[in-house]
Amino acid sequence: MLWAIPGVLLKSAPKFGSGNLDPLFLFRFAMRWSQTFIPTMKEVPADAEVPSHQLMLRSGLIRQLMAGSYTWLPLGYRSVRKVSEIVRQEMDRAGAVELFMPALQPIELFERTGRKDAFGNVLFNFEARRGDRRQHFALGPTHEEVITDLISRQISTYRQLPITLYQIQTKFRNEERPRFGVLRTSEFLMKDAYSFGTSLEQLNTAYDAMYNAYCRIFERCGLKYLPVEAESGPIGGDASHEFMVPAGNGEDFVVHCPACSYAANQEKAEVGTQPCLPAAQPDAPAPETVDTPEAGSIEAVSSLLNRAPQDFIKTLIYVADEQPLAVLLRGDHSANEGKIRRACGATTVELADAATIQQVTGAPVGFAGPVGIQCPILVDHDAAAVTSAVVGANAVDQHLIGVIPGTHFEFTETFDLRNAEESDPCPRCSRPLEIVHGIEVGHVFKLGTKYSVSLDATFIDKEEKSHPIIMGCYGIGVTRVVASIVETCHDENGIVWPLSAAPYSVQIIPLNVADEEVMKVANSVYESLMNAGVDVLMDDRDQRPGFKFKDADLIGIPLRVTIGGRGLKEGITEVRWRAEADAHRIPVAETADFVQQQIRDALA
RNA sequence: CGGGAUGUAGCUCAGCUUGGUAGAGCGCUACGUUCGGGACGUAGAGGUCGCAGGUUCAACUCCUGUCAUCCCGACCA
Repeated sequence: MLWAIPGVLLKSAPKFGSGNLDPLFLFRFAMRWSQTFIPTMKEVPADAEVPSHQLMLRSGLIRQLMAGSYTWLPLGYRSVRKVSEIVRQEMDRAGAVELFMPALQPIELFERTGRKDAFGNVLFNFEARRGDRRQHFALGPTHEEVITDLISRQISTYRQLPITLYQIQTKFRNEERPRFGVLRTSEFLMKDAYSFGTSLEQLNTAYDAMYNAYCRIFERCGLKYLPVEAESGPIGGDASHEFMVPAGNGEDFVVHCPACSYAANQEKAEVGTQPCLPAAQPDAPAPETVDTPEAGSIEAVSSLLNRAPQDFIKTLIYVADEQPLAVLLRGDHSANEGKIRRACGATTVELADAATIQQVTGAPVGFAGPVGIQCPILVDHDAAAVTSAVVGANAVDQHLIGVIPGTHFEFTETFDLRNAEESDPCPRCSRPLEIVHGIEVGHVFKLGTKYSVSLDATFIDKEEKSHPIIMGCYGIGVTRVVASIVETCHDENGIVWPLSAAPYSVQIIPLNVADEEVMKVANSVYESLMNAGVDVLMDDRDQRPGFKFKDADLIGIPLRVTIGGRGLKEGITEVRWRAEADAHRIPVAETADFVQQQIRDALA
């Protein structure tokens, strides 16, 4: 016999009453609606825009305290705990070990790794008085510093490695702009894991174990997800994947090839265009100068000259490690600063200010061009392929037309410098790429030695030589996973929870609480399921049937058991999956067993 | 941090242009009738109109400032 505990299967039924001393039974499985707190709303709150935010408010999962801070109400918190439990099980299965670290941290750790500055305003940090001193704290946005500090003190030899540790804990980030309800908040629940090893092989093994665990976690949560190649970003390192949930309201762009399943985020995604070095045409006529008064943008010049943006080469002036640099892109493309940074081998790249632009082009912003410019140029593959281009003339209110790359300005190499776009060729198979919106729910990276070096976390090998420990870090936004489920699993009537993450597995609806026979059957089914360890909610409110049906659809409990006088006359109850249109008509005496069998089949 | 919008009852909103006793629907309380897809009737409770100044005999309404929330953008290990 299997027993449904939130996300867990038990070998035997939990026992209740004074004899039950098992401290692991954290859940109270069963609940009567009249005794809990589920404030549903018929109307859509004015402040909520995206479906998950609207539905989570309406179904009584969350309430807002202020921008970016939400209370998890009883119903919502049950889902948070179910997802947490799935994460915990899969982390444990993958060999990771759970611990719990402080959210309150000394700022010095962030100073040592340089992340006080890297995070900037995103890091909550403040001083507090302790006796006659003032101490400076941070609220943990993540825990690389704390765990690496711990490991640096406790691990000294290769014999203690490898190890992967994780925790599930509240993280704090001062979001400049919290939005979309619980999808982007300044305080959120995250699972963060850190692997420590002596070699790249150990790192790769730990990384693969986490990657596979993530796939299992998101599958078990009933999410459609896409692992995508990602930049490792300011955290450093050389390899990472993001786990994205495709959703129209997702803030991230995923570049995806349906033909070969290449997937990457937009920062990372390569464009499959080939390098292009057009031969010089010595006989070609010189470019012609045209007046473009006050037209400094591609759109303005394009409509003025009646030429498509694809015929333009735009010249963006950057400052790369303090040196000016011109980047040439086709007019309809957008720059990718990460690619530019790698192409020129600089550590920092940012758009130049107006003074620098004036200096290298001799013109104000909006009229830069490659012909005669006073700085090095980097040319994108597609910019080089424009055969007769419109470019800025490096003179105010003037552009050049008929400019031929390789003839009117010279270069010896072309690069991939731009963001991939819909229909661009796939870098692997050259078929057209698609762009989908996604919600980032997980991220795995190979960190390397950034933190172990700056926090002095080393081990000695067999030859007693000291090396920095090689690290990986792996995050899952637990509360964001719950929001992503709601965002992607709903219909016009409300949430349609997957069984694994639903606040309750079963909802019993006695249609008339004043009817003794109805209540007798409802209580009997309720108690049978409760004793079987099924988490069941019974809507025992004295409300009309329509009212209860609407609320049931809204909160979206997967299995609904309807018990009414009409059915009882025929000796049946109705058992219906939220996701399905038709109800099973089940004899009263078999109802509890049938429900358990349905759950077992669904979990199998 | 730039741009835009909104703050009036628990929720969704009207009223403001043109200053003069604070409104509706839903929700809530009581009673009655209802009872298989958000019922109906009757009687109620509930608001310093975000806050602070100013103009005025008089401000929800006009002016100034401020705070909060939402949206777009920038930012986002």
